[in-house]
Amino acid sequence: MKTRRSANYSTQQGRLILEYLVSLGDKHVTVNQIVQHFRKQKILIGQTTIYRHLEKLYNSGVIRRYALNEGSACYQYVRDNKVCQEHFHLKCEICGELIHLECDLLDEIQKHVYKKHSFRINALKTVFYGTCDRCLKNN
Amino acid sequence: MKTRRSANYSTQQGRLILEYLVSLGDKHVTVNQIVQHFRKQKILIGQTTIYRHLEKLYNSGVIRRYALNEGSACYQYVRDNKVCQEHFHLKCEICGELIHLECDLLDEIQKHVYKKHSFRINALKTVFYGTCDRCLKNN
DNA sequence: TTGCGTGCAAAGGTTTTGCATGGCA
DNA sequence: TGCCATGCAAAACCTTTGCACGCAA
Repeated sequence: MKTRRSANYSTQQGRLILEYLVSLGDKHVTVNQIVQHFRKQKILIGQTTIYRHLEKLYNSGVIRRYALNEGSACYQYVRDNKVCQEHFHLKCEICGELIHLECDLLDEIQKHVYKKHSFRINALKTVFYGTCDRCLKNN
Repeated sequence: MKTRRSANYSTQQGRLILEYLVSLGDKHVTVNQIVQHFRKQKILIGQTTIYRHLEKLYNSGVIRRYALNEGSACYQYVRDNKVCQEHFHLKCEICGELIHLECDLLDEIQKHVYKKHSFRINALKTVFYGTCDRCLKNN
């Protein structure tokens, strides 16, 4: 019985892409931003290749994927398989800014909703929509 | 000084679209499903028109929009214009069920995030993703 | 009569697929 | 040497825009 599929060769493109994602730390990038990044560096990596590597990395849990309400998906390296499970994101509906929310209250929310409502929240995929500080002031 | 934009005429297309969304209750649909629905009924409504109505309904809070991880957006009617302002929604990533979460915790969350993080959460547009009771047990 | 609403076609943007070639094991 | 990986181009999707005509107010 073969384990089948995906020998997963180590290639320069694959290494560079992962390296770049790691270097970004907590930041999210879109496919297009990755393309631009390598274009600036004069490193040629086809966008198809980028899509395919992101797909693999995503499936194996190395990176996370967010579906923003408009436009394209965002990817982010998983620094430490545990840490990032525990924060949410706020997205401003006006300026579009994405804010990382590190806060103990959210732990409580997750526990509460699990215990009282039998629902296990996936913090990675959950995004709070609303209005950010700056936009509140400007209105 | 004009209030400008959008007289919001009442048109047959607009009525039919809203009526259809209402008839679906809690269920959500994609734009494509709406197009198909009217096509089957031999009712001609251009997809552009559907997009424009959904946009308006979404902006005025009459319907909710979800960004699914793959593919296109989903829309759902907000059953009761007041009630749903005051609670969050949980959406199961596995079976797709949408759960209305009535819980005092919500108030706390909103207040906390506003006071400590200067962000005003829009409960209407915020959806918690995760796994529901039933699907937890089945796995 | 005014100007928003509608449909069609085309454009825009993101992601996927087909195929010949290149490169890792 | 056998296959997977890569790049390019094209296709496939989803959504938005431009424009002429229709229709509600």
